Amino acid sequence: MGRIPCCEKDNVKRGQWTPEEDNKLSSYIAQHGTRNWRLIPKNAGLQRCGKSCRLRWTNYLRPDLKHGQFSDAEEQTIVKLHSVVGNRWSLIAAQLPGRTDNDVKNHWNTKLKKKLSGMGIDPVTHKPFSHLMAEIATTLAPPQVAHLAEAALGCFKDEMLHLLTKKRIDFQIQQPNAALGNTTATYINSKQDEKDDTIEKIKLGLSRAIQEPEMLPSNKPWDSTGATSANFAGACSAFPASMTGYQYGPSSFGNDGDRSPWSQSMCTGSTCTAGDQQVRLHEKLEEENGEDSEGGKGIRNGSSIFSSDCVLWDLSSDDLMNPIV
DNA sequence: AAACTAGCCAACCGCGACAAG
DNA sequence: GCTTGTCGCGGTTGGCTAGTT
Repeated sequence: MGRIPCCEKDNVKRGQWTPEEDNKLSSYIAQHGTRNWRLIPKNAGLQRCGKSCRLRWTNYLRPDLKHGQFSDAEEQTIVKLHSVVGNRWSLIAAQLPGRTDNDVKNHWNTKLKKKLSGMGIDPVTHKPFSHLMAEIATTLAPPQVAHLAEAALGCFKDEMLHLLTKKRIDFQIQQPNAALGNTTATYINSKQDEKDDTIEKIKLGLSRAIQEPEMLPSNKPWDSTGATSANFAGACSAFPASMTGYQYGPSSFGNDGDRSPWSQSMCTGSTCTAGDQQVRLHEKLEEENGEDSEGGKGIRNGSSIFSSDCVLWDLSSDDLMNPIV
């Protein structure tokens, strides 16, 4: 037996709201408040579902809403909170005055996810892709690794290519003083060839990571408890090594170990269980802010998240692993 | 100029949580 | 404790617009 509909589909209008409808709804709510959404459309003279009215009000008509672009600070807040609570859009939006969960969700899906991917960071786990690859190599027995790695390559190929090709131009724009020489021209001219070549190089790197035992933790390669971040960085030398030290900060791409917020006991494995994280959100954020003041761990405030202090990769070179800093 | 594509965002859908009876 | 009604949330879709071919 299916769920009963929230309203009679035949009698309700759907789709875009007209200014007249907006006026009716706004003036009705201004007079009577938002009690009982089911009755609001009827009483306000609207041929809309109550649910639709609620959505229109909460996402658009509410007087306290901001409608402009997201600021850098807001974006940073979203990324930071998402790394802690995951897709809890309402929770994240609650920390951004004037923004709705729909706004935040849309902004994340259309902009921020790509930004992170472009930086080589998995937007789901907030870990560098290189870490995820290394985890695959260290948490499974070798025979399984080969199959999984192949599958993972398929999953991450686009992100890696994005990082290794397109975003390079973005970084240059943001970082006009970077000493890049003439590699950009080379890159543009042979973009397609290198794209194909890059896939092969990534495959090769994966194969090396899987096949060369010295890259893996020496005791039990598939024992994740023995796999430290340092192991990841080492095991993952097939990938940009300096990225394994990623964090959301100016020294994000330094080589000083794993300081990703994810690794600091918030989550285990590649997925996050957001249950008690939600409860501990404020506690965690405060903790991180405290650490920031010590100039070390945690997620950085300010404009650091999308700062351009990153490693660039010389695709014109034969060796994919040659970073241009 | 037309056709196509990608990005963006408002709106919808279905489910779970919760309160009232 | 169960049923019913309502609300809120997250995922998804559809349409508009701008950019590209």
